[in-house]
Amino acid sequence: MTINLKELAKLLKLSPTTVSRARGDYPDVNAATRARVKQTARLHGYQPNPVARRLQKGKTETIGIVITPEQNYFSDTFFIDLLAGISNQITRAGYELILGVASDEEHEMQSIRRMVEGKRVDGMILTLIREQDLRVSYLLDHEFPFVLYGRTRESRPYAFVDMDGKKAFEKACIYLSGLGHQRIALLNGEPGFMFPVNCWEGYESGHSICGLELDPNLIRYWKHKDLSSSSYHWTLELFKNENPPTAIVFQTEVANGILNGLQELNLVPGRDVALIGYDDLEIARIHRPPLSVLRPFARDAGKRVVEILLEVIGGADPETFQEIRDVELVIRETSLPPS
Amino acid sequence: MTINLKELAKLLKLSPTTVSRARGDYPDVNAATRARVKQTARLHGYQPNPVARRLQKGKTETIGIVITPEQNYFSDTFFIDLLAGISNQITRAGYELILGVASDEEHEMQSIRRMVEGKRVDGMILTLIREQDLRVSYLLDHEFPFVLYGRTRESRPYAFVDMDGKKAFEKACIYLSGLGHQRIALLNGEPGFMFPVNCWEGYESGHSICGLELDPNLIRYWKHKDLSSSSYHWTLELFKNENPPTAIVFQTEVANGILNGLQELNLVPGRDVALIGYDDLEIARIHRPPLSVLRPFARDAGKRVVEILLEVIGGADPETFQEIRDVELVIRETSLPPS
DNA sequence: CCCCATTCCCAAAACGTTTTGGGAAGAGCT
DNA sequence: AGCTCTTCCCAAAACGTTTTGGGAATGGGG
Repeated sequence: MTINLKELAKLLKLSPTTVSRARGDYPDVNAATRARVKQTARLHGYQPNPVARRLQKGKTETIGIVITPEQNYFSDTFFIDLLAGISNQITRAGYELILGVASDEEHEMQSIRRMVEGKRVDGMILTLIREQDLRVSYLLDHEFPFVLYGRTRESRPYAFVDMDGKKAFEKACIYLSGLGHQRIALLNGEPGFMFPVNCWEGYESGHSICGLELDPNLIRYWKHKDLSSSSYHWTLELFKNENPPTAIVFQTEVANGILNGLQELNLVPGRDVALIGYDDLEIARIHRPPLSVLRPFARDAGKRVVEILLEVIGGADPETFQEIRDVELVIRETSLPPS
Repeated sequence: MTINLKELAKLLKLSPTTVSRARGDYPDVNAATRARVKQTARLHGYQPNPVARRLQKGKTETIGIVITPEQNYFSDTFFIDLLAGISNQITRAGYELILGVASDEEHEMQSIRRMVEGKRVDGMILTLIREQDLRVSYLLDHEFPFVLYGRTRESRPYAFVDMDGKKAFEKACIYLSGLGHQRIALLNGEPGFMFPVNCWEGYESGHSICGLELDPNLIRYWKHKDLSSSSYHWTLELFKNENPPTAIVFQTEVANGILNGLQELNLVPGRDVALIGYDDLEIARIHRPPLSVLRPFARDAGKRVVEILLEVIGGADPETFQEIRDVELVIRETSLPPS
């Protein structure tokens, strides 16, 4: 039912070559012919068969992404927002986004290998980056185009878009210290991932800048697998300290666990304990009192990741695409001086 | 770097034809040759170029799905679990899953049209089904293979996998009525979608079975857009009634809003108000007290959806694939008799 | 020895594009 | 008129598979 290039050419009494070149805006086709071609193409709803084009062009016009559900990445909208940006930009470029869902690290690599070695994609987007990331070294080894949303420990250059988690937690600590807080707890993300490392660095440098002492008892790590319960648990734990914190900095993903913990302890957020979360998720805005947060400038991050990936696929040097984005401290009602 | 069929054939001193047919287990190739072909293919890591195969076969070996973030579909794991099942089964079949992310209904149709009319997929999977669903009528009009996760109002036959939302809410009402509850509120999903319709039907039929009266004041609808705040708001509203409910049935997605509302009102879940949510989400298990829920048998739903879609793509009659799955009532601590 | 099956393999076509490498017609210049 | 340069178009090749339609040996039966 849908029309062919050959059929369209026959209709126009032209060769397929000319039709193709007319549609491609080649200069060696008469302007009038070009217009005529385009018009009848539109009229018949002609769209070149993408599979045929891909074969001829030697490109899949497809990019891949693999997500892992157990990492609880979907607990709020930030990832789906990223995905939306990615998807839109990919569509705009006439490309396709193929999705892999892997249950663990091993299946994740399996899925990536299938895409890469099976010639199913031209490039990959990676998220939730680990400190030592197999995926990154694999793709570098294979000289396969990719862009990270995040960073990792890797000496070879690669392209990435990341938020300045370090600066963010530094800001939070400096602000809290300025209010008079001396004992600031860090409820950090799961070890092994890169983001918690940046958080810790900011936490540490913030403390050092303000001349605050670091107390290992105030630093805890939750688990992706049971993010709510582990953060709840560690919140209770923090206050078993003989010298409990007066403030907590954390990733807003675990706000629920923390707030439940505080409630259990009859501590009022803001009044009894200052809270600053990283990421301006819905819960931070709708909670009473609303939570002060660190808000990364992530608006068009997905779009940007794709732009960069297409450049890299086109042969650009990945090293020239390394973007670290600012994070803004949004003061709401949980960042008051200690009582 | 990766090897070709032609190159592999040359290596084997065979024709490409024979190599292809050997790999395809055709009977007209000698068993010994077949083994030899397969072995050297494995040795050289040969994988047929999927794009070339697709062109020749006239199939994209790809299926599409479009998600819409604003509908807050990612508020818990049930969708990502579905997606995982879908993705795994698709991979197993050697197919690809392409993802569209659309911000609203219009872009959703646009994305689907691109996939269908652009010959980018062989079939579609639809979720979050509406009462009058444009996507369904579009795909039926175009005689394009698809499977619904859910149902809609449509007289023409189509394939679907759905949970028995009606039976679920019926069960909940009957159980609550058995405990002595007379005033059961329904905090239902956004009108326009099909699922709330089933919920309402079950709610209604449960009431009718138990001889309970329906009170329109006890029925409210939240919004996908601000699911937490609207459910919070309607919870407060419900108890402004001069004759407030002693129980609430709802979708567990909005448990947070409801629980916040009850806390605001100093009502203890379980003791002061019975709660039964649809879907056994994490929050239901980790909340104190844990919430009684309706648990749909959704385990391999994603897998099943793909199996069915592949059958339909293969030419099977969609009407023969209409599955409605049972829902189990899981009694925890929020379904006690009224105080 | 001839004929017919059977077994095993292959050349060529096909899928629908885009790109390559011209080539014909006309215009402009000497 | 002869030459070169544009302008505009096209035939054929190529992308990497799978499928079509045989065809050459081999073996067994008569």
